[in-house]
Amino acid sequence: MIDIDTLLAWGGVYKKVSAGEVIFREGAVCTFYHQLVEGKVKWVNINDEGKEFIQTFIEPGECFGEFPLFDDEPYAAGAIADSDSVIIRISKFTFHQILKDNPELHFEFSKLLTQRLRFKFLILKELANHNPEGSISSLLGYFKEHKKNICTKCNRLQLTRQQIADMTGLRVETVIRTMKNMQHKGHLQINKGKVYC
Amino acid sequence: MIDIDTLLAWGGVYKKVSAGEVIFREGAVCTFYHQLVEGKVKWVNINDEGKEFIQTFIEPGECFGEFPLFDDEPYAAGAIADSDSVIIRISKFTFHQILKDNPELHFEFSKLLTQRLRFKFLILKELANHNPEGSISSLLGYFKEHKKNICTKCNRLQLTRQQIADMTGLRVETVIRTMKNMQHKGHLQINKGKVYC
DNA sequence: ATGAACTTATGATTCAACGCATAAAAAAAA
DNA sequence: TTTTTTTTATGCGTTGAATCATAAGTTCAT
Repeated sequence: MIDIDTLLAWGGVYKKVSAGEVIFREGAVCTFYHQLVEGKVKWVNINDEGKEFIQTFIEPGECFGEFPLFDDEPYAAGAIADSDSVIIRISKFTFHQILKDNPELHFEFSKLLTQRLRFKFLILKELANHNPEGSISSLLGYFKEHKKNICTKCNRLQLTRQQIADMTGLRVETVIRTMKNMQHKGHLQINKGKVYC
Repeated sequence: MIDIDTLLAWGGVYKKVSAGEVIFREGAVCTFYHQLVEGKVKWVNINDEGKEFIQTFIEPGECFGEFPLFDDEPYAAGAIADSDSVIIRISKFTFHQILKDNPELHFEFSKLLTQRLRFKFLILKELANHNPEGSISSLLGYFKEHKKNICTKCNRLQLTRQQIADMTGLRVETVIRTMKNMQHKGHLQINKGKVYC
């Protein structure tokens, strides 16, 4: 989101996290702006039974956990490194200064927030519709459109069925069965368990 | 969101809409910033079978349909007047000018977007959890917290069971039965069909 | 190459929300 | 007031995703 040189110039600090490591927890208070430099981070809620709901995967260059920077409420979801990752952080105060100094960057930031809202609108209307195939199609369609977790060269999906389940509130078995069904309808290709869309 | 005097000073134009009237449709291209002055507006998606999913109710003072102002994509959901309403509109260009002229207002706008994202995160994690009582509780809890559609004096819920169903992807019958059950547990009061929470 | 861990695959059963029907109560309109 | 419409209420059969069990295929570390 914000370019790394700018973040470093304003005192940004790198931090390495290992796969599985918790970066921050749902409900915690926030004092930093976080941006992913390298790796993959998931933004998740965990329910009473320990089941994860993945709100979004974060890719390099994207920020995460930004709500509290604006409204001073606790984190709405936790962040966990999905693979070994590098993040860069600046203080909340500095973040506000950067936005003040760069109106165009602030505009880009608003654009990012609306894009995230758009994704939520999309997924929410699909989940409310209780149609596994619709939910999965919309998710894959969105990811393809935004080149997220889909190989740009070979169209291979970089997500496991479990991860799709965790983003749609479905069970792995349901995702596996539904995607097999989508293959029969010609909506996607599966080769040795790998999905191409 | 933006105060009315400012909107009028920048050439804002009032528009009256009757209950049930479509203000804009999902997928349409957008050229205006919309703000509700009086009445109630719902922001909805309608699925293949004609079933509505209500993303949010808009209350006086709030803006709606703002995504395209930032990312130039079509509307993610349509807007329908839920009761006779008055809205005020300014052009996209003017909206951008106002934000440029008022950095603090822009900050407030970002805050609004994050609050909307927060609500989406909350509802999404509940819907993914497939627990009607959880979904309804979270929705009512959020509304109570933000004094939306709940009478501040008597705590009476201003939503029908059908509207709750349309915001949670549940069926009316399920909402009625679940809320009856919540009453038995003492989580809310029902008197002559009216809910107090 | 081998074993461990993870991911995909598939069948059988269960259960809770759906979907339909029908009616009573409340609110709005005439 | 009476009539009409909307909302709440409840019973019951159906359905489809969850759940459980089990196994085969894939990936990864040693």
